Amino acid sequence: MTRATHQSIRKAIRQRIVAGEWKLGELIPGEVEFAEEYSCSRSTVNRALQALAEEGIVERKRKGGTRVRPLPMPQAQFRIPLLREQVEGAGHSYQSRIRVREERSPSGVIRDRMKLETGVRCSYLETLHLADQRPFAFERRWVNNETVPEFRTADLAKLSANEWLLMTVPFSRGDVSLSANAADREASEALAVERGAALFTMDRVTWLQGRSVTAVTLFYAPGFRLDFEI
Amino acid sequence: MTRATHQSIRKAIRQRIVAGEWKLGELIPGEVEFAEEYSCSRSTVNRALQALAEEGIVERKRKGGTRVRPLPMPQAQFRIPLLREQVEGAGHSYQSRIRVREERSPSGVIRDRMKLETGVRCSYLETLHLADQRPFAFERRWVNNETVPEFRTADLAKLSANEWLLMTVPFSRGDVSLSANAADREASEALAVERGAALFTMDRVTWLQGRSVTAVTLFYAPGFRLDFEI
DNA sequence: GAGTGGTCTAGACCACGGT
DNA sequence: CCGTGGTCTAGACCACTCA
Repeated sequence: MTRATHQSIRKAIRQRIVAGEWKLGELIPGEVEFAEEYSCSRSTVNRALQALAEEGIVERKRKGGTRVRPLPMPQAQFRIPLLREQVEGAGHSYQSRIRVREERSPSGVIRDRMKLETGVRCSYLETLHLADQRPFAFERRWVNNETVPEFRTADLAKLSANEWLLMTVPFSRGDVSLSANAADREASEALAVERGAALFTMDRVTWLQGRSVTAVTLFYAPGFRLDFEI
Repeated sequence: MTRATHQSIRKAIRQRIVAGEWKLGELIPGEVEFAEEYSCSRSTVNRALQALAEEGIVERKRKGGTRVRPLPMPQAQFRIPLLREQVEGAGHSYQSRIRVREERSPSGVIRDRMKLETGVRCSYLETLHLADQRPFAFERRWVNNETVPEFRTADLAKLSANEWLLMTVPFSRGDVSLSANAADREASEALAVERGAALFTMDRVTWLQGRSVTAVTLFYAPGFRLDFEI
């Protein structure tokens, strides 16, 4: 047999837990015990068990030992795909059309979401994203000109606003909110659907060190699904 | 100053990357170099950098070194909350009412999603979930009686079907799909909304070692939002 | 107080993948 | 080839927390 790695031990223990070797909430062996069983050092077991804790499979407490999570918490990890990748990944050609690009003072709701002072001006964009020439998503976006002043003169011909921001302000954190909304007049026109149609909606606000970067609302055309695994 | 831990180093390097110290795709120092800089051992830096790789901030290759991700991939990790927790977490009282519970042969679509043979019988449930006596979500669920035969006689008075399954078949994997749908007749009646109202919808199929456990469709009442961070 | 996990270290060897 | 990351080890010390 090949030498035990922290990954193989992690898998093995995970399998034993899933198979029900220990009940929910039950104490499982300690690091030293596992180390003997798998003939490896305690550090190796430690890594494996820490990983299982991050996965949400076990809980660990000093002195309390390691136990199977009493209440499993299904958790998902997934990428928020770029529209371009979503479209091209499905084998279609991607295009986008900017319908509005101007400077505006955002409404109170948006000011609130972006934590802006009154009177701050933002770039405002409305963009229609197309898959094989057909409407795929309709986007309303506000960009904080104080956080990203270069955006005003950004060339959005090759890169979409989202892509431009990803390159310029990478790894920013964000708050995302998914919901379902009835199509309003503009969205229904842009997407060529009836008013009131059920649209999958993603709202996102991203932050760079406490300052808002952009607030975007994305209405997906009917039929869109966001898939992932848990 | 206190001794450098892998967590503090991870934070520090992440901060330097976010601040733009290196360009997208650029090579960052190697483990030994960081180890000298932070006066710690290489293992400690290794742990920090591996964590940043899992976060999606850097890419690592043997001999190639570690570089900032060329294209940041925004990724989210979130718990799929239990309905009870969603409701009680918002300060409301949770109740559920089972409207239908019977055995049925699922339709072709469901058979397909659950990878069932023709003629297999399943438990079928329709449940209304309430927050402060008001409709919160409407659930249609199929349970594979071959994978979980005990479900037929499960007491669902105290535990919801979802909770019962979580306890009985913990840590199973699942495919989730989010979408927006117009309320059909049953959903609109159950949730007391107009037909055609936009409903946030979660479809989920869970698996235990290659066999389907349950397929569930959850229609949330209007106004529901699924929030998380990236 | 004692047992458990959390972490660091120094050294070692291996595996991959550019040169 | 040889530099980089990937991993293991043995030992050590600390921090938490339960009894």
